[in-house]
Amino acid sequence: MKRNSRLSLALHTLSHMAGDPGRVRTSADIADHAGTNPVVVRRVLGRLREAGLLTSEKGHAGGWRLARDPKDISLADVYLALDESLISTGTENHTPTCSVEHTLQRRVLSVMEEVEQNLVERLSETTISEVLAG
Amino acid sequence: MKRNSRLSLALHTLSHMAGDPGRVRTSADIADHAGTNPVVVRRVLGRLREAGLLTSEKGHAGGWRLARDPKDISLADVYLALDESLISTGTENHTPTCSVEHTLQRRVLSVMEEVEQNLVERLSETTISEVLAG
DNA sequence: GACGAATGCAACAATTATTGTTACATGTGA
DNA sequence: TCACATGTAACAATAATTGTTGCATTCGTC
Repeated sequence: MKRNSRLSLALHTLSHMAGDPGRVRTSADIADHAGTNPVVVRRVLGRLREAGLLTSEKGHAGGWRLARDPKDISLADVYLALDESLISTGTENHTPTCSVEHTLQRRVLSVMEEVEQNLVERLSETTISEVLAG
Repeated sequence: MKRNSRLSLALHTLSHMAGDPGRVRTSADIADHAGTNPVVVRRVLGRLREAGLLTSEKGHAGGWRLARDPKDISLADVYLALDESLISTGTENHTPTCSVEHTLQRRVLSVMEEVEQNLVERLSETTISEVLAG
């Protein structure tokens, strides 16, 4: 797998689950479908559980299940659960010497934050069940 | 410097240039301000030149200059010039075995492309001179 | 209660992407 | 011709992500 596959993995898994809610899936099953490793799956889905999108159960008949109706899970929920920050401009450690540079940094950052916020708003307009439905 | 600093470097440089258009700056000067390397600067600004945002001149009094009025340079211009694709979901090579997975991949991809397009539209609403003005 | 099967988690290895660096060719004006 | 700039390729260094192993824990079942 490549980079930034967390979001991809999360979306695919959630969409897949939305097709048959209530069914329990193990990390191993999901990993097989996604072509990756069970531990990686647990890593990513763990975030979604913390955000209340999934539940997991240990033990014999354990595994992962949707915590909500897929109609109530937006792409923004997933995005935020993963702490993604696609617009990040690198938060460089270079402390500027001249003050022009300093205010400039703040302005660029502020614009990017605004754009990111806009992105989240856009993501909140689409739900998992809509992705599934096409 | 950290990751995804290309966009940051480009925006800072363009904004800085917009404060005094017409002035020629060398890669070394820009690199000093940005806390990076002249070659890195040429790498990034080269993209902006290809996109028609900057011009560069070799030789004795050479260097970099804005190719347009900063009022006519949008953030989308910069973003697209750098071939950024922040929304990329990793374009995994995992060819799905089941057809459900296959159509799902296409749908997720399609949604993400739509979101990316939306992002670009949003970026096109802000210009470099607006960033400079705050 | 022991056992099998699942998650949870930590630590480490491997891979990949980005950035930094060096070296040199090329162009340009004085 | 020389100093100074970009252009570019090749390589090194760094950082981030992903993959892997190992083990503790929890839960159902025999």
